[in-house]
Amino acid sequence: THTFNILAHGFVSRGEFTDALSLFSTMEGFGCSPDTITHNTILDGYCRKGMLKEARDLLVEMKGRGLLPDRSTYNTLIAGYCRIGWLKEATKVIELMTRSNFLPDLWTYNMLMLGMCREGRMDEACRIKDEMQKLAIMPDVVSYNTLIKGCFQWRNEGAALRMLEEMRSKGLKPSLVTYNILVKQLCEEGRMDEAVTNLKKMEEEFTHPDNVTYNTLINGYCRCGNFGEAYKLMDEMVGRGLKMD
RNA sequence: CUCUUUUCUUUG
Repeated sequence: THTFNILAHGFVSRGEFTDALSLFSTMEGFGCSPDTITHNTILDGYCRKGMLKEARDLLVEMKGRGLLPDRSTYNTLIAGYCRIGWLKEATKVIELMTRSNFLPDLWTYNMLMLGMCREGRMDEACRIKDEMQKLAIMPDVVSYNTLIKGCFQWRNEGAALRMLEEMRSKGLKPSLVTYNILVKQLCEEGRMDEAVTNLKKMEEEFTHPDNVTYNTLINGYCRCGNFGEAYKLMDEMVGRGLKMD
């Protein structure tokens, strides 16, 4: 079953969803019965294809087979609804989860905040952050990255920087992703010099730029027609052992 | 850091 779960995940993450589905019957043929993880994986596959109805059916089906949904089952569904912007439905699943004796966790809240940010409901997203703290679920780097990106996206640079400060004050170190968000924002504003300065700052904090960092910067230079600098960065990235993609 | 499932960053 472990083996097939790995296969199922492989299919789902590559978008080969029908292959994942057929695994269900194939497994039985080998005497391996699909477990909760198998179902969670397929469930995620449906969600990623936007087939939420089918996902719900699968949830019913797994219960019918005597398999108990776990946190991940519910979180997967919630992620699915957040992805397509159905926050109302996502909230309903949270209620369902709670009734099944699973309290929403860090992941649940992070996904909800992401959903809110995408819809431009930044005030509510921030309120969720405060709420979870009251419940002793501490926001992590992902939480803050989500909020910071949201603030930038909706043109609230001040709030974004305050979030960054708050994160630091809580002893959370900005991650590579955090820096990539900052770099992207500076590029969008055409502040290329500061973006490059950020590269140095990263190094000082022992966070090494990756492909995303460089691609972001290169895109920034290209957008303002500075192809010379763009080429320089390409050289720099291969010099660092990064492979251009 | 023996990574089977759910959340954050680029090109989109």
